Amino acid sequence: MGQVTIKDIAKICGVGVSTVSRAINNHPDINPETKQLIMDTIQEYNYVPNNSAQNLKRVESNTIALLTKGVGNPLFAEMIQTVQSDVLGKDYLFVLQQVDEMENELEVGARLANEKRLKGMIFMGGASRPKEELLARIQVPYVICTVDAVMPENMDHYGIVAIDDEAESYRLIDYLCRMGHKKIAIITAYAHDTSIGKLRLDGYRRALADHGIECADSLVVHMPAKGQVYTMKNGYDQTMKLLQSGEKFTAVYAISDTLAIGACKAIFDYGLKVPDDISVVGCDGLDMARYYQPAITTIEQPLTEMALETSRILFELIREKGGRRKHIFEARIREGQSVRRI
Amino acid sequence: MGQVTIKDIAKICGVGVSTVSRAINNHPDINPETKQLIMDTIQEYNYVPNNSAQNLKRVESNTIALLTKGVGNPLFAEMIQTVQSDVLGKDYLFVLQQVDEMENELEVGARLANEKRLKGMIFMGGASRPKEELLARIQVPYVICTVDAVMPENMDHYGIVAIDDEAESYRLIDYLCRMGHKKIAIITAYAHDTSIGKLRLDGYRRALADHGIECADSLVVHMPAKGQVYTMKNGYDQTMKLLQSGEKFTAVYAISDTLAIGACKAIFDYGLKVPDDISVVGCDGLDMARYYQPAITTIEQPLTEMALETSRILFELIREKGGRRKHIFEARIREGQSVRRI
DNA sequence: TTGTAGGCGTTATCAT
DNA sequence: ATGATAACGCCTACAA
Repeated sequence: MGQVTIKDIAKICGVGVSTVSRAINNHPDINPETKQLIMDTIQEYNYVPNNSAQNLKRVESNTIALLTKGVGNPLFAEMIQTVQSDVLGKDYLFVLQQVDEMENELEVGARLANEKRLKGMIFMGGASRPKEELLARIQVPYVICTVDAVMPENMDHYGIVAIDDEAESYRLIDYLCRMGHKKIAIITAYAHDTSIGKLRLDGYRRALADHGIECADSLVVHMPAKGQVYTMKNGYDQTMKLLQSGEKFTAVYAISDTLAIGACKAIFDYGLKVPDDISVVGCDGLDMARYYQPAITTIEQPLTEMALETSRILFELIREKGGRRKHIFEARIREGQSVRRI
Repeated sequence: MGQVTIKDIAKICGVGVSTVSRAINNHPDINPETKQLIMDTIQEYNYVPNNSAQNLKRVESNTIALLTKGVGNPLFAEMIQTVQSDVLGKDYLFVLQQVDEMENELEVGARLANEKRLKGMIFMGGASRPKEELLARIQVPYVICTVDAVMPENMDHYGIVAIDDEAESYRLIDYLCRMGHKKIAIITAYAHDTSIGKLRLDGYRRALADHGIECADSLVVHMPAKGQVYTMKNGYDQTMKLLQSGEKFTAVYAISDTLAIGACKAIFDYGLKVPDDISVVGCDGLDMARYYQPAITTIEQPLTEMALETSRILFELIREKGGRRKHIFEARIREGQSVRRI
C-alpha cells in the first residue's frame, strides 16, 4: 500500500471516513471509544493526513508564510526564530520561504498566497517602495518587517514594523560628531539603492549638515556590483580600498554590523588601530558586534519586540479582515569600545 | 470572485478546462493561438494554479525539503543557499523547514514527507544516532548533511555527507601540541552530547593521549544547561568561568567558531591577550573567524562542495529509488593569528 | 453518534 | 485540437 489514506483507516476500523475525520479534527460528536480506536490505528499505521487534500477542501488553511531573501542574515535569523515560535504557539502552520536574490519577494508572495491559500504573510526585508501593481495582487494580510515601506494610499490589509532608519542613522552620526569626529566615511549599499541603504545614507547626510560638516563624496563608499551586500568581505574590501586611496578620515560608519566587522579587519590589516587611529560604528546590534574585539558601537534594534509585534499585527489583520497598522520602534545606541573621543 | 480558478479561465476563454491545463503545462497538442489567448487571460486575471490541487492530483510532487534546527546558524546558512540554488536549478520546488528546538527533526520529516508527498529530504545537523523506529517511518530518500550518523544496518535510501569530526578534531589538537601547547582547555557541548560535540571531544582526547599528555577533567568545559549550544555567549561565559577558576592553560579549543569568538572576548575582558597569553582555536571555518581580530585558526569545512554533494546524492537516490551513499569530506586547518608557538 | 455523498481545483484518459 | 469526465484525499452537510 503506497500511502495510507483516511479510507484505509476507516476500513480497518470498520467505520466511515467522516468518523475518522471527526476523530482527527477533534470534533465533539464522537464516541470516545471509537475515537480511541481510530487514534490507535492511526498511530499504528503511521497515517498522516494529506496536507494538499486538506488545503484543497478547507476554507481555512491556517498557514502563515514568512518570506525573506536572507534567512542566513543573523539579524533576520533571530527574528525568524521568534516569529516562528509565536505562530506555532497559536496553532498555525509556519512556512519559511527563502526568496532567491534575483526574484521579487512580492511576486513570489503573491504566487505563494494563491498556491497555498495562505492566511497571512510576513515580508522580512525587501524593497522600501514596493510596486503598487504587485501589492494589488496580494489578497491576504501581510506585514512588512524591518522596512518602513512607502505604501500607496489605496492599499489595505497590511502592517509595517520597523525602525526609523533615517533617524537612527542620524542619531549615530550625531553621536560621532559630538565625539569630535569631522571626517566620517560611510560604507553603504549600491548607489541606486532605494531601501535601507538609502535611508541610512540620508540620515548620515542630514546629521553632517546639521553639524555644519560638508559631506565629501569621496567618503561615501558604495558597493560596486550586484550580489549580497551586507557581508564582511564587502566591508573589508571597500574599507581597504578607501584606506589605500589615501583619503583622510577619523571614523567609519558601516551601515550594518557585518560590514563594520569587515571594516575593522581592514583597518587592522592596514596597520592601524581601532579606535586609536580610526573609530568604527556599525548598525543593527548583532551579537557579533558585541563580541568583536574591540566591541563595536552600534545601533541596537529591539529584535524580539519587533518580531512579536509583527506577529501580533498580522493576527490582528487576519482577525479583522483588513486595515492598516504601523509600528516604528525606537532603537538605541549600544556603546562598545570602537569609538574614540577626539 | 474569491480566487480565480482554472474553470474561470476556461469560461472566459470559451474553452474547456483541459485546454487551459494543456496551455499551462506546455502540452504539445494545442493550437498556438488558443494557447496565446489563454496565457494572456491568465496574465490578465492573475491566475495561479492551486498548488494543493496539483499536488493532490499529480503523481510527482517534485518537491525537496530541507529540515534543520538552525537556519540562522551561519555554517548552515551558506550551505542552504547553495543547496537551494541547485535544487531550483533542477526545476524542483524547494521547501525550507525550520524545526523547532524541542521537536525531533526525523519526526517532523516523516510527517512532512506524507503531507507534502515529498520527493526527497535533506536533514542538516541533527542527532548522530537517529532512532531506527523514526527512520523506518521515512519513505522517501534523504541525505543527512554535516553529521556522520550511525545508521541501522537494515536501512536504505539514504545518504550521508559530513566531515570526520573526530579526526579533524584530532588534527587540530595535534597541531596545537606541535606548537608546544600542553595545557589545552576544550569548550564543548553538553556532557551527555552524543553528536558532534562528543566526536570532537573524542578527537581531542585521542590527540592528547598520543602526545603523552594527560587529559585533565578540569580543562574539559561542558555547557551547563539545555538550549542553544553554539552561541558566542556560551563561549564567553564558559571561558570566563574557566579563567576565574584559576586553572592554568595556554590554549583553548572551542568546538565551534562562534564559541571561539566568545572565548576570545572573555580572554580580552579578563585582561589577557590572544594569542600572546592564551591561544585559541575554533572549528568550522566561518567567515566570522577570518575577520575576527586576531583571525581565529580553525578547521575549515568545504561547505560549498558538501552542499553540492548533498544535492547530487539526493537526486541520485531519487533516480535510482534507493541505495546507500556516504561521502566523508576532508577538512583542513586554516591558520589565523590566534595561535602562538611556545 | 455515525455513514453517505458531493465537491474543492487540478490533471489525465478518453472520446470526439 | 479540444471537451467531458473521472479520479486524487479530505471535509462537511445531510440523512439515518
